[in-house]
Amino acid sequence: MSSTLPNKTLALVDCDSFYCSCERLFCLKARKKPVVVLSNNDGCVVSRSREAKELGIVMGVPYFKIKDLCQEKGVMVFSSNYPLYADLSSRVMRTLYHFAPEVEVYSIDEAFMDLSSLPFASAEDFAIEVRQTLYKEVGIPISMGIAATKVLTKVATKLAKKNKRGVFVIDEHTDKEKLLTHFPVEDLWGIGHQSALKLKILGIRNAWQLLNANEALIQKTLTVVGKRIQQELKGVNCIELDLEKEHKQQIISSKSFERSIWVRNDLQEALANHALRASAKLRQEEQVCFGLQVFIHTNRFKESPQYYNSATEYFLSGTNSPQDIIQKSMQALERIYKDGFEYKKCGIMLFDVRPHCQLQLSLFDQDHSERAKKEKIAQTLDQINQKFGPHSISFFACGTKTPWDKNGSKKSPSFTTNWKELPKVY
DNA sequence: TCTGGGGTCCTAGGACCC
DNA sequence: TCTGGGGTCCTAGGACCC
Repeated sequence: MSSTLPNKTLALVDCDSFYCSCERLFCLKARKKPVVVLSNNDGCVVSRSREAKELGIVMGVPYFKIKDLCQEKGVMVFSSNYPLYADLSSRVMRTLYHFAPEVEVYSIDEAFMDLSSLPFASAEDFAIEVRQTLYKEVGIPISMGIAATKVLTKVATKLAKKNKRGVFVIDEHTDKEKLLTHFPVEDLWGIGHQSALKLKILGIRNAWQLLNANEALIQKTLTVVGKRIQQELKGVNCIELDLEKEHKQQIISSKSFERSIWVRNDLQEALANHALRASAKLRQEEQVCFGLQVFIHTNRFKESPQYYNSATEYFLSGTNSPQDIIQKSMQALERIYKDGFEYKKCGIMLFDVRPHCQLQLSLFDQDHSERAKKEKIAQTLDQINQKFGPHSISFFACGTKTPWDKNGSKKSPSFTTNWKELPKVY
């Protein structure tokens, strides 16, 4: 935490309805219609075009609840196509680096930029240029907020989404009192449902009231997290730009099942697939892990008996071997599995993740030839799957049928990342 | 019938040590 | 038998984000 650098100028670039915008890029028909994109299992709405928002479709609503509305209003519905979004995201981010050297890629559709040292005359003109360039070169519309701190750029970006230019600047000429008095405290970045409730008890309902509240009281109520938000509202930088994202600290693979699982063997196979997938992510990042956690649970939306449990296993030395990770995950599952429940979801989390080069062998480590053999197997597995497509080769534990698995049925082709699915031009 | 998945950061409290 | 206080490290769980 630091407040040593006053007068910073930061920007937040936020892609508008990102997943929907990606779909529209390759589907002309979708440009003229309301669009929604669904979550992994076609479960919930995770992205909505402006027209879809206007129809009253809210973020996170289960698809089955709005299916009729979509048909009635001609809403185009897509399953999520993550490779497409990831590719377009990296194009957006690459373009941003042309405008400023200091860019923090915050999420798939957002980036912070440090504009402090840039020689532009008008922040607003700069933002408009970035916006036009992105639209021309990548085809993705964005909104941009410019202010002194991250929290204020988040506020500015929300306001930018509401005006026509898609740009909003908060600077020394801004009437902050007027602006923040109309900004509900629960809309602030970092203030979720629980924190908003606590603040309401204190009579704090808008951002201006939070800015002016007693600092000690805010820290006591919302810990240092709340204190930082308060300082940032005042224009004091407390949340630094993270320019070089450290390596990942954990890797998760989990998914709900299409149909409930009653049988132990099905759960084992589903989990083994997650273990395999997580280990592949680990190798892709050139990392190893020292532990894993397995979790299973029933459907919380049903009235049937509920069960949730998790179990942790550790490795004596770091590993990214699919065999090691599958084996330990099966051991963990054995410790928590109970018969007679209707399971809906399982998953695995790899933790204590470190770069492969930092690998230190344990005194009790399996001998080197064993380790080398496992590395060879993993390498071969990755090569084959890269060449012939995912799941070309797997482990016996992962099974061959995957009746519990569900794939989006409304998925668009991987236009930009798979040669076989390039868009056709007539 | 159908309700996402993948992350980070912070804190309280227990274990352990001196 | 009486029975301290301070420090560190680790972990589970909460809260939040996109």
